[in-house]
Amino acid sequence: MQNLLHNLNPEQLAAVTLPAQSALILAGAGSGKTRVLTTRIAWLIQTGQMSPQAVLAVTFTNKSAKEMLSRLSSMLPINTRGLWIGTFHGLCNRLLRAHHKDAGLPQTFQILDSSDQLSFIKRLLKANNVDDEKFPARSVMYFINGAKDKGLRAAAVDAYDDNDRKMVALYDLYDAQCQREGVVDFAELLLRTYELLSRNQPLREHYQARFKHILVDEFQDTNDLQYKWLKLMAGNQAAVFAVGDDDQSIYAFRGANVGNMSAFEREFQVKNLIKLEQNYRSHGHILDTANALIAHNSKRLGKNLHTDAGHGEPVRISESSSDIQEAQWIVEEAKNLMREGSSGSEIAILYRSNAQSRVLEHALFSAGLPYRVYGGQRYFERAEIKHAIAYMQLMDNPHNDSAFLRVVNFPTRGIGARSLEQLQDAAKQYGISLYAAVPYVPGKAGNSLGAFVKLIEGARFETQNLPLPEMVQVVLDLSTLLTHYQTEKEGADRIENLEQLVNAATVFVSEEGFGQNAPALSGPSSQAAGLLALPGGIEIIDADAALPMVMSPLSAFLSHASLEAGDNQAQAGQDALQLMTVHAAKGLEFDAVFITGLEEGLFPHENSAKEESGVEEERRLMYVAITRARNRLYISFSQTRMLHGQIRYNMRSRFFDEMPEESLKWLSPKVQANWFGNKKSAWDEAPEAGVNAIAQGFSKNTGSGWRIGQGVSHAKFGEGVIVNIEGSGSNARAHINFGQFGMKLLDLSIAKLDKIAS
DNA sequence: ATTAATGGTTCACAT
DNA sequence: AACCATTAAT
Repeated sequence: MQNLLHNLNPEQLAAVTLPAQSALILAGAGSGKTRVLTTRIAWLIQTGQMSPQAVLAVTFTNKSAKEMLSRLSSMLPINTRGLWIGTFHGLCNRLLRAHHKDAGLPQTFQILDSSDQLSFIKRLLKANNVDDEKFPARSVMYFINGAKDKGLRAAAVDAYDDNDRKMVALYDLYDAQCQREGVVDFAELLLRTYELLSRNQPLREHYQARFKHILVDEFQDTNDLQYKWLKLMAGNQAAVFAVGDDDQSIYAFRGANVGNMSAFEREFQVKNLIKLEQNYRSHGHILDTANALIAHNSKRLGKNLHTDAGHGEPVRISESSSDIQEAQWIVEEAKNLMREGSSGSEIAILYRSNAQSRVLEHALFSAGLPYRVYGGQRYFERAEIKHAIAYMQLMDNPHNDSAFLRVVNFPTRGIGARSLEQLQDAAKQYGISLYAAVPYVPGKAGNSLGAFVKLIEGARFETQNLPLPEMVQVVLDLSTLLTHYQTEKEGADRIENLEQLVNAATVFVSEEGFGQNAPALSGPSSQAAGLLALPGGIEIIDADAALPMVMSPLSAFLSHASLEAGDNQAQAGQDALQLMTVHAAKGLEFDAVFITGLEEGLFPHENSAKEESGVEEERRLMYVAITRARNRLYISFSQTRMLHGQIRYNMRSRFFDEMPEESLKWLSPKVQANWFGNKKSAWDEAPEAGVNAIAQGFSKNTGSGWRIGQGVSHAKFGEGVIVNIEGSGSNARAHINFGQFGMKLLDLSIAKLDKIAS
């Protein structure tokens, strides 16, 4: 006990030992937030104030849920498997499996990840002859998810014009189709659980009585639905312990609402608001930089981080002439760090968008530096894995039409567009799934389709008593996926990935506790699942925390594949540089951090520039990036960058003007505003900005010194870069990127432009 | 029915 | 530059 609270600072101690009332903890970056959360749970249990069953702890990522569990198990001698600690989505999945009947779902319902959802919608639009010019699948998806994130069904959405009304109608169609196929998307997991508990009083009261303490991590990232979900779970009794940092709210794009923090304070009558402002992570210059930057945001709850650590190293800034050169510079600096004794896994390379990783990976690979990419294309998103999963999905739930279409003719078995058309007509006519419609297709097409159905049925029969890993192996063989990729030229990697799937299944079985005597799910074992007798003779089978209680190993594994896309399978444990987006880096820390691509249009991203709130979110994102670093921070930008196969010319990010000069060290000469003259700029000295660049238009100039890539200054629009020139001589007009002012087309003989460097 | 070729689109972030 | 979807050729 003394040990538990040992080494906490006064604010942390106060937070951990608060009475059982709702509380809001404003925890700055690096202030020991996870420590406070886990110690709070351990303290409540150890002092006997609550039993382990009474805790519900919610996080956003599987990573942080795992982190909490492992820290807890080192603090307490209890089996953490029984604890309700997980992501919103993971917990909802469990609840829905256990109460699938009440929720109106098949026990084997399957979860659509975002790419599944998109193709599902494309199929839906096609089947209903919707003009996909007017209603692109992406915007339909955005509309549906946006509504669900607010907790709204189609009937509850306000539509003000024809376009909206059509969207609402599509939303309704979409939900109906999901229901027919037995599939749910991410947002549906939450919405369905919310509806289940609001409708079902005994169930609601059961869980409300059970969870005396609800703890929420990253509270600033909750959306409206998640907030309502928490209110429902809490009822009138639970103490909600919310930990968050408004300065790190970076998920508005998927519905997060920072306003939930003040709403929580008001609606839960929070008397205990504690600020954790002591930073234990970063050196002074790094923290000063972060503080100065975030001070440019207007809407803040107010909080300033301080540290006892010294100033440390200044923040190093580097300018490059191309993205390739930027990557080269990072390789060199990383090598230096490692030569000085840094471990590669303590060095992170961060970027705004996944597309940037390619160039970095290329440079690292050529230099022979081991690296690991997080996010991007993940293991379970690879085509061959999706195929294998689709076979298993069909075995578990044959009405999943997406899975059916994915593999009905892969590997090819003579089922073409024509046969499928017949099948789809039959399915529509009888209102049934494609799988169920197969018997209604006559002739040759019907025969090949029938053979496919037999294949699935056979696989299900042969694997019904096998442990999961062996089941996967059999599916790989029977589906002929392995033999198919053996005959393909570049199939070696794919075969390796497929064989990894058997491994993944083995690991999953041992981690999630699906031992050889896992319940066979011929009906949940009432003893294992904790049968509860409630007054009035109602029995509730509690969705106890461990997965084996509520679903079969196969269903669980398929959920896992959707919910936990699987970090890139790169060998964990290897000492590799860490590559990821800034979003993916939230919650992590490293000795050294590189933040790349600090350019107008990229960071802040151009799509965010339209509204001030967008730029403020980008600034918070940069704040998150900076505060990941303990000792060393590098920030880089480049004059040119390849995008969509074309060279783009960008100006350096406005964020440089918002960071304190005294904490920065410019490695390449800083280009002054309106600087021009005889001294050559880095640009002039760097013709290697590519042979490509020259080929693609550098030769295009007007003969008067204007050329693509030339930096210019304009009285009204400020600084910009010429990105294209049309015409010549006195007719020459230039497309100029003025960053904040956007793209302008100016007549070179009329507009008053000055040349500047970069 | 399957493959090769073409052309339009996209890369912002993610449970 | 890479990806997908549709079209043309086998």
